[in-house]
Amino acid sequence: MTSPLAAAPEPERAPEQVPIGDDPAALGLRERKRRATRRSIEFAVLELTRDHGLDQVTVDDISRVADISPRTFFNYFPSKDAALVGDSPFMLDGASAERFAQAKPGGDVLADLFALVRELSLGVTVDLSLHQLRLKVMRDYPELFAIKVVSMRSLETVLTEVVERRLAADARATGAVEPSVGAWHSRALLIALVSLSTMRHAWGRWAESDDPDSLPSKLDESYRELRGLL
Amino acid sequence: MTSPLAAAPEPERAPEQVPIGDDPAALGLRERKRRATRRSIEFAVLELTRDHGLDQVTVDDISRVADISPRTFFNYFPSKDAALVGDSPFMLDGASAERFAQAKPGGDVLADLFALVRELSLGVTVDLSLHQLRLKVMRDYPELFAIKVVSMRSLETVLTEVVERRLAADARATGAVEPSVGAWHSRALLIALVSLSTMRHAWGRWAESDDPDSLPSKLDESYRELRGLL
DNA sequence: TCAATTCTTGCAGACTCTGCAATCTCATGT
DNA sequence: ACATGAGATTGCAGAGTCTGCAAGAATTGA
Repeated sequence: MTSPLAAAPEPERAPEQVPIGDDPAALGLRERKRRATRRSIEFAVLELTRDHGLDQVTVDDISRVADISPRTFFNYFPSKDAALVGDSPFMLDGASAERFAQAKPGGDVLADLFALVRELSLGVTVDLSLHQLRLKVMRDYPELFAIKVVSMRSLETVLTEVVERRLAADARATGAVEPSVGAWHSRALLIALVSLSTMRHAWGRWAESDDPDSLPSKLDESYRELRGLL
Repeated sequence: MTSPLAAAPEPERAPEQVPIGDDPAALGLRERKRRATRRSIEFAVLELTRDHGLDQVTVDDISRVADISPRTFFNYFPSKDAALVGDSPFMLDGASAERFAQAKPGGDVLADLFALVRELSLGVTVDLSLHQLRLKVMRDYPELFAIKVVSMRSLETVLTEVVERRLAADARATGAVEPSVGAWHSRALLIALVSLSTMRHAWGRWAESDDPDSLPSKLDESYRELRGLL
């Protein structure tokens, strides 16, 4: 990268929509600035990628456009890729996880897990114009998709763990003794992986289509389709 | 990395087992050297990682141990990670794919796809001592796992595409018209993803256990477990 | 043995990312 | 309002990855 990529103006960035009923200045100035900077970096990297191509964009360019020092970039994101793909839209919170793990035995584990995941996706607040831009870029560069998947890998571990606990609780309750301990783990892993596939499927269809259909509804569709498969 | 990590001797590298009935010197000298170099690099990076830790290993170290120049390293692998995780054990070959895509309509697509994947895994010739070492290292550094997954991402595209063709052929044959074209794609993607989950599951269990049980048999187990789930 | 092809290597250079220390900005209590 | 501390930004130096290029070495096939 030698071209300086002039510190361009920023046209199409819609002002961030603040969720209704969300305290506007409840957060201190510090926090507000932080968020603004983060957003600005995310826009910068996406706009540059869209306009100049993925491998033409350097951290220096991004910093120039986002109006921060290159060093500061790395205070916000651990890598260039991280800024490109953003946070995972699925974050497991402890309470729901606990509820799932200790649900009454005998239920359909896959269905319950799915409900859990669906719940997660409800909590997502997307910055619309940022999200649109990100989807556009990801459509242009499918390899980013893989990075996104990696960023969701931690979820695999978490889900497996929670499913395993659920299976153990179930077995303890019904008194049915599974063949071996390893069998639970194997089962839990498979269940987690299948769920992740479904999330991945829903996410993919969400990303592909431009309709603003919410992620949860895509998830429902995917789940139905999964059930139809089997 | 400043420490030179002495160009150590190589103890535990078992000589590569040549599959029976495989011409020993049917390949020219050139090709044989190339393979030896590749193998030597793979061993080097794995041994160094095992002995000194993942982020302590540099390309310079690897090259020193493998006895090549750092520049040559990149003639063999596009990145350090690539050398670490090795090739994907699943490579789709055109002929089997074609057979699958044009199988007689009405069959169980998921089952057929699974058989296809199973077939792929049969073709894998593993260099045993290299494989053992790699599994050990991957167990120590689960993040490598994610990289491995990424390296299999291309398979997702290929599988989806082939499933889509199969679904199209099926529909054409039975005359049943699906609601929309997009529906096929969605369905194909889901099927591919679920299959990949199963492969991933089988692979994970293969990697976790030390038993030399072949990958195909693990695949069978995983498939059975999947069916039991639904 | 000659010539074509394919590999290896060194070198220069762009780029990513980290630790450190100086400096600056926001938050908080008095 | 002001002092003080916690948190952020920045520049700099340095290690490490990876690429293009061109010269030189090895293998192949005739």
